[in-house]
Amino acid sequence: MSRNRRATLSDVARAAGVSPVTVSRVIRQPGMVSENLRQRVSDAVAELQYIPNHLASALASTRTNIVGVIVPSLTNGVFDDYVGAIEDVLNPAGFQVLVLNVRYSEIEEERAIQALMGYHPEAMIVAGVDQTDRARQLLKTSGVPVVQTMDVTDDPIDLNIGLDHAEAGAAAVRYLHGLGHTRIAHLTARGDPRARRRHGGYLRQMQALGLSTDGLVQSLPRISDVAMGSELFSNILAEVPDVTAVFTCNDDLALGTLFECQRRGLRVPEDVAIVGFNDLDFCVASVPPLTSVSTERRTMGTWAAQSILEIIRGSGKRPKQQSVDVGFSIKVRGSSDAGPVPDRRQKRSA
Amino acid sequence: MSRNRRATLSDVARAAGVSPVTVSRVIRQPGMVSENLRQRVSDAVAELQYIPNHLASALASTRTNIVGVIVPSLTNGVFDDYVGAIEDVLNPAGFQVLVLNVRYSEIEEERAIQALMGYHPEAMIVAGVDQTDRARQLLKTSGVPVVQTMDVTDDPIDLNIGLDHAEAGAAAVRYLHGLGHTRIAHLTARGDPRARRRHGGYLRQMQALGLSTDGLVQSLPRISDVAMGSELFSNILAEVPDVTAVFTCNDDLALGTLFECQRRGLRVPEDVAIVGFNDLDFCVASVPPLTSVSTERRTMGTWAAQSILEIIRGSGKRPKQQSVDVGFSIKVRGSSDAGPVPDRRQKRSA
DNA sequence: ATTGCCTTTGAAAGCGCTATCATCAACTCT
DNA sequence: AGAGTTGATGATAGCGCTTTCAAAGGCAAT
Repeated sequence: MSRNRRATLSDVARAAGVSPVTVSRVIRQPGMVSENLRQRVSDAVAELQYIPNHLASALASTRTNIVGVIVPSLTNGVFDDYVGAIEDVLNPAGFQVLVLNVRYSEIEEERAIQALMGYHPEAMIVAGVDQTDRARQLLKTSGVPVVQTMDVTDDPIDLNIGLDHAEAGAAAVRYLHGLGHTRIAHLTARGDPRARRRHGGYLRQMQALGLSTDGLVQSLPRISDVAMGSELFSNILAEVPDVTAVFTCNDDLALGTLFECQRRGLRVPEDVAIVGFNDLDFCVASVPPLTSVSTERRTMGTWAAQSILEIIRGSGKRPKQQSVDVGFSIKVRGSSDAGPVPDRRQKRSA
Repeated sequence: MSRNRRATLSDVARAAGVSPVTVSRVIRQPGMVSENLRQRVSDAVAELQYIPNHLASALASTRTNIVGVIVPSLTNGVFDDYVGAIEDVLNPAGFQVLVLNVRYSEIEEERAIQALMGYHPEAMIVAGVDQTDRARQLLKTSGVPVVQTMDVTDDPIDLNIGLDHAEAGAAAVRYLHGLGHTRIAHLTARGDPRARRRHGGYLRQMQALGLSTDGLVQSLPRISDVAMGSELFSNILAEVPDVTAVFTCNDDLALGTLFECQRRGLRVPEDVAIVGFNDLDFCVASVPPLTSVSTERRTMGTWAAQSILEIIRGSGKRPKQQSVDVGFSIKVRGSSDAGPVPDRRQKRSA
């Protein structure tokens, strides 16, 4: 736990008997240094346990190799693939991805963007298209490439890849309606703007189909979890006992609904059909497996990262496409579609 | 998307007609500047949209206000509360928490530590006690406070708070044995070291009780998910059809086991008792709710962050306690203990 | 030999900020 | 009234690195 100051470039240079520039070159562009010196410097680096001071290096070179990523949440499985995809592209290219979680708060998002700007990232990736005016302003004036993901907009800050959540919500309703359902409930939690848009799509589509939504929408102003799904669905049942289908704003609520059905002896999908959103891993595993609207999270992350690389590498050239709608797909499973009846009550195998 | 370079301290100073130092003071210690100038400078800051260059500021002051946090995963709900707790303490104190996810890889962890060191964090918080030698070395020579969390060790790098996972595994076994179970299975995934330790505790305790573990342990070398729980439990059933209890290394596998039981018509807990690990939110919501070993994740995060603050603020003084074992508790629920039989088959409420 | 052109190394300047010390005015106290 | 004190501002140096640009040596071509 030595509190002696850490070795600097100059320390290494002194130890190796060369000038500081040479040490810098050994680290950044080893090809420029003769075999002989390169070895001597490397030894000194190892011996002194030298780690370049990124702050100084970035300040001097005006290249930080940082890409800032803002996510609204880390809780809900949704942003793992996404962030993972971004890192898989950017890390090998020599960039450090700095992820800040803003917990679904616009104020925190603004703060986070400002904080990140202080580190002079070479690009920014933000989730959603609903930044505050000030946040938009910060991003725009930053002068670096900005990618908005997860949602689509007519007025992107810069680049944009996502999907139309209103359309996805509407599609879920159409799907259930196509199955013959008319009393279709919607459960939603303290929504991020995208969940609200899905809700809007649900409402619009229900109306377009001439279906009533009275008593069929339940929400609570906190971050969702599985138990909330049970609670919200219970509320629905209290108001509309003969509800036959539920579309939830995410898979946690869908799973909670499924559990509530199990608890009450309601058969899924025969008595109640369930459609979730996000298609998290547990959807395939539950009994019955959950139908869910699947989104291209990895695709969005990868595209965002690659576009950024192109721009930075291509010295400012913009990619041909500024905006991409990656769409969505409904993964139909047993929670909405009984299908060719499998023998569900199979007994202990052995 | 102006590519003009961003405003600097000097730009602001020029605009406000003061010296650069004064601008710096308005930002860092406004009390030192007269009302009059303070206002003029603030206006200039706003007009030029000045954001301090953190790199330059940190370099000059040798205070980065950064605390580095290494987590092995963001996927599994486990690290949210933990990171959240750390941020809740450190952000208000003016620190930026930099979280790096190393995806359960020792090599990535080493890289991440090295990368973070380049930013000269004022403290480091790492999950687990199983860093590579080089990683330990890096952390030790960094000269900053280091907290190892989530696990306990006799040989901490610096500070340490966690729990004894072997003991937790053993306790789960003792609990199930106390319920009368003797054929107790264990499911585990590509383990982080803590999962392996829980496994070790399971084995040791089974042996101590004189119970066989033949065919009762199943694992797969990938990151776990709910479906894997179903798969592993199926494997157990194939080998030991009359298994009566399952202890899993995490809640995902527990939930997968529960689903597999539902699929096969096995009653939980009458036919199969299930005990998970971590006590994630869905444990209370499932049918039946899942018994799980609960860990003090928020406590660990809070303690780590507060200890760091004490050390930094207290100019190097170490807290009285260097090592803390926060223990664990078994949250007993319906998946292991039928309890006073509730009417599970309640019909549709209305 | 002389010119020219690489290749390898180093000297100097400066990235944007803060720490330190100096300056100067305004004020208190004896 | 003179010395000492306080408070507000600025000049200067330097954090650790990279980016020029210059220097020095080696070599081939004239």
